[in-house]
Amino acid sequence: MSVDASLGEFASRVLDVVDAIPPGRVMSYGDIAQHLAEGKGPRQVGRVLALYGGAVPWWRVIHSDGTPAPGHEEAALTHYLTEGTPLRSARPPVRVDIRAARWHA
DNA sequence: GTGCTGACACAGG
DNA sequence: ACCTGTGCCAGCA
Repeated sequence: MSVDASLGEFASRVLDVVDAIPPGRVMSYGDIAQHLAEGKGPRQVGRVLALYGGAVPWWRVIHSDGTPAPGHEEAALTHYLTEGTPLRSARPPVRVDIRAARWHA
């Protein structure tokens, strides 16, 4: 069961994976692209989230260096504090301790 | 087809 | 921590 069946196959899978990330855990754009292994790249994952990320916990998807999506740091930080996500920096630049929070789907 | 842009990743400085 | 350049792939004018 995917989150949005009307979208492309790739987009549906991306949203599905993100939706499966448990609270307090995160995955990088590259991790997701690699996990799906559909020949797409991290940028395509980013595009999907930028367009349809509103339906999934997008704040659990961050850059490989632990920084959250551009322009959404504030909202992301609120969620991190609520979920108890391991942080290396709770103040801008907000950085998740990806080493400890990384989730392997 | 050509060129620019983007919620990326990685190496350098 | 910041910025720049390069590689990557898809969407759009």
